[in-house]
Amino acid sequence: MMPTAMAVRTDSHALLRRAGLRSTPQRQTVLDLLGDGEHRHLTADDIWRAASSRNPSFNRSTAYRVLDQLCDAGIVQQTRFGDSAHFEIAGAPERHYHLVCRSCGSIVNLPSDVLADISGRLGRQHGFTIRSVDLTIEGECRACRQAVSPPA
Amino acid sequence: MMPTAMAVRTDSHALLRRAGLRSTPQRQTVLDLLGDGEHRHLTADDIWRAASSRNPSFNRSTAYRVLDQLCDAGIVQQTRFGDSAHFEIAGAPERHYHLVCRSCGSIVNLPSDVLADISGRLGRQHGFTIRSVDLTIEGECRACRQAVSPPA
DNA sequence: CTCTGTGCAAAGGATTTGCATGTAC
DNA sequence: GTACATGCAAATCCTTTGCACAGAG
Repeated sequence: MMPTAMAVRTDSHALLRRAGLRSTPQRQTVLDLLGDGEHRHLTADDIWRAASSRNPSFNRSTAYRVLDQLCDAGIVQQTRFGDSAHFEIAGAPERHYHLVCRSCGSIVNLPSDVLADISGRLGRQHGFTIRSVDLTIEGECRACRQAVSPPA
Repeated sequence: MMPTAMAVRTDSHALLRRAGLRSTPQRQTVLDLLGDGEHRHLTADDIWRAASSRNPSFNRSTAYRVLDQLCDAGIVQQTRFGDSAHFEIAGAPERHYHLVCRSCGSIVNLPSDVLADISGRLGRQHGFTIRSVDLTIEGECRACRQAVSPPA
């Protein structure tokens, strides 16, 4: 009998407790939404809207607060694309980077190793203790490029 | 004779005309401010404040509009650090990147070649036409690190 | 029971917009 | 003279905050 739902809930719960955070339904919802399907990149507002549909009283400021806490706890990572911040589950021990299509907004995650030694070297070279590395490459994906300039 | 001031004005003027933009005092001011001293990173508000001191009626929305146009024209490049957008003259044929101190806000420009082939390879690999590459590394500079945790 | 989290409503800051006037070309 | 740029003021969008109540541990 349905171990899945239970498992998911338990996972979020354990994840939160391990990070020293109280396990509330709101926090679990945010984690569930971000963890849903592969690797999702959502804005605070996306998350709030999705959460609202599950629980109509879910407040927008709670979404912001929870995301902020999850970032502090290192469970979630935040990136700024274009106009607003996007959030996603902080993957592997290392962060990863983004390739963003300006037309359709599709996002490809890039493995963290592309910058592995470069960022370390730069930090050392300039006496910086590195806290975050953001690499965002914007452009147009193949599909959009073809849509804009179709084969004559 | 003071060729310098004239030269600067003429440069901004020519730059604008070449880009197909009308040469207005406001646009020239913005370009002058950004071009002043090496490579400066200013927020739209920084620019507005500086421009205001030259011409008190310089409007904040004009600063935003001008920056937007200059970015479209490729004369200026925009980067988002933390909460607000920063602008600077779009340098060399290639862009460059930033190392930002979270405590004091100091910014170190990194040479563009650090990512030279990496970004190209990633674009090809994913079928993307690259339009911009942003690499921002945040952390703490040596001075701030020592200020926070002084030698016991 | 105590401390923290949440809902609500209002504040805050950055950026954009509509419109009448001013100005580059 | 005409089309575009600017000043001004209000609007909008994203995000944060203060406070009273609800809920986790």
